[in-house]
Amino acid sequence: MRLSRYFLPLLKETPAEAQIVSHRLMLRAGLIRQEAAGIYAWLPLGIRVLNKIKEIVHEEMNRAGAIEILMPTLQSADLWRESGRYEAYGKEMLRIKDRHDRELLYGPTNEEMVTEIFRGYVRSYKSLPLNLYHTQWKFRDEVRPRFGVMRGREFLMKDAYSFDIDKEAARKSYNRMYVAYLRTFARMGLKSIPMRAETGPIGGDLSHEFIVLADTGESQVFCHSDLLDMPIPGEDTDFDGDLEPIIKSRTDLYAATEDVHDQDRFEAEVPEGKRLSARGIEVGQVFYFGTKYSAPMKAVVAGPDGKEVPVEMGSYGIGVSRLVGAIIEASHDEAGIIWPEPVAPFDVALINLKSGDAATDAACEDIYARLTKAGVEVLYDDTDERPGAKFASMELIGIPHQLIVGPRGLKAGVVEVKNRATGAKEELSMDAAVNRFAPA
RNA sequence: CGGGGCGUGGCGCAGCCUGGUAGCGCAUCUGCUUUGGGAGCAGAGGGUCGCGUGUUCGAAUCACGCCGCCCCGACCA
Repeated sequence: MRLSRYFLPLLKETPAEAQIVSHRLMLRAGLIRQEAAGIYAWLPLGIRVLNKIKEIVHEEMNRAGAIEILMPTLQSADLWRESGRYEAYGKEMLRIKDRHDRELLYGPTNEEMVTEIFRGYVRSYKSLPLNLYHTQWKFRDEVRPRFGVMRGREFLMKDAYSFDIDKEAARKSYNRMYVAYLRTFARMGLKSIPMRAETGPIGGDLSHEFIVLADTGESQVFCHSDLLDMPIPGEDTDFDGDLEPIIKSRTDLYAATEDVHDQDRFEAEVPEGKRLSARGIEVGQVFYFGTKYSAPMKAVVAGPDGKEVPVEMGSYGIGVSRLVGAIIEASHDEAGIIWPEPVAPFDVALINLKSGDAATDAACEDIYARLTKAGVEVLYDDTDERPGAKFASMELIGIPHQLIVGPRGLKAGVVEVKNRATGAKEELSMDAAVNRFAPA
């Protein structure tokens, strides 16, 4: 992409309304624009990041055996009356009427709808286990939206729903999502820690929140510090196999959000030097809720004995739009964002230090063409801004690698490659620089 | 929903207390010079001062109402 033809509205000054660093940087780097309280438009750079995050989430969902669908944003109020949640849900639910005065709502979640879909087709235990997921915009009319996309009213969420014949099978489905989440967040460069969370009226130990540590996090969390450095299950993980050892290696160590924190247990189970008390951002949650929806909504399947039983369900959410903010909270410096490579909006920033200089232009065009042809995503700054302004902009938007080309270097036969995260600079020949990102 | 604050060119702000023809920085446009870490000079364009009502000879400024947004708290992915 040529910057001169792109739409990248950067802000030199910090908008007054943004308090936390991720919100400030998202506005300054031209990722989002606020349209109303807690409602944002995604600008070109922002949507690229959002899509990359979504893609990683989907890859890991698919790997774990979940199947993508897409449910609508608007739902019928009658559906929610079946579960009793239409009345139970408070003012957070945005309620709408259509031209015929039919009651609708903008979905804050999709348990009812996915249960309705399931019961319309599935009759036998032989069709199980089943896990359906989608990524869709949700709306929760928060009293007080804040922190940009970290706590918006409209937000993009991946939610998966598992269906099983009994609790034992449901636990296996739960484990698959748990492991998939470990992989998902790690792939984005995040250290996530699963923590015990409120389970609601169902009880049991089958609910975890996945927390990313950050000073600006909204929850106070407590855990064993060894959880920060646990190995991430590999790509070759057998999701049909026994995942219990992976789960157990983590659940054996204390980890809880403040809702369920027990200070006495914390001190008893965790050696003093390993006690970690910090702020955290919740980026995902896994939850087993049994027949909470299937029973009232009559989503039943026949078991091997021919008897119909309500299906056992769980739900598994990931805050996709929130993750953009969470990643920035975890990865930035004074100059701006530092994108982990897998979610970066572009792979390489090509900086032409002197647009208009024939040799420099030609070198840049050549590099741009070769990298683009090799499938490398390049943002080429071909504008006639001054070098200082170009450097500052690229630091702000945080593309992982900068390829800097100027007349001075070209005379010596070199271009410069700079790593955004470390600041390390290398001088390479043009060919070597191209090969760095697009090995022949 | 309780408490606090703010709405003035695209962005950041001053002006308001003490009413009298709306200003600064950045950005934008034109020209010239400049070009390896947010350039200089000269010129130009751009504002229903959030909306409404009232007070006044006169309102960005005073009063009342409304709307929007932000912050603290309670609540949530």
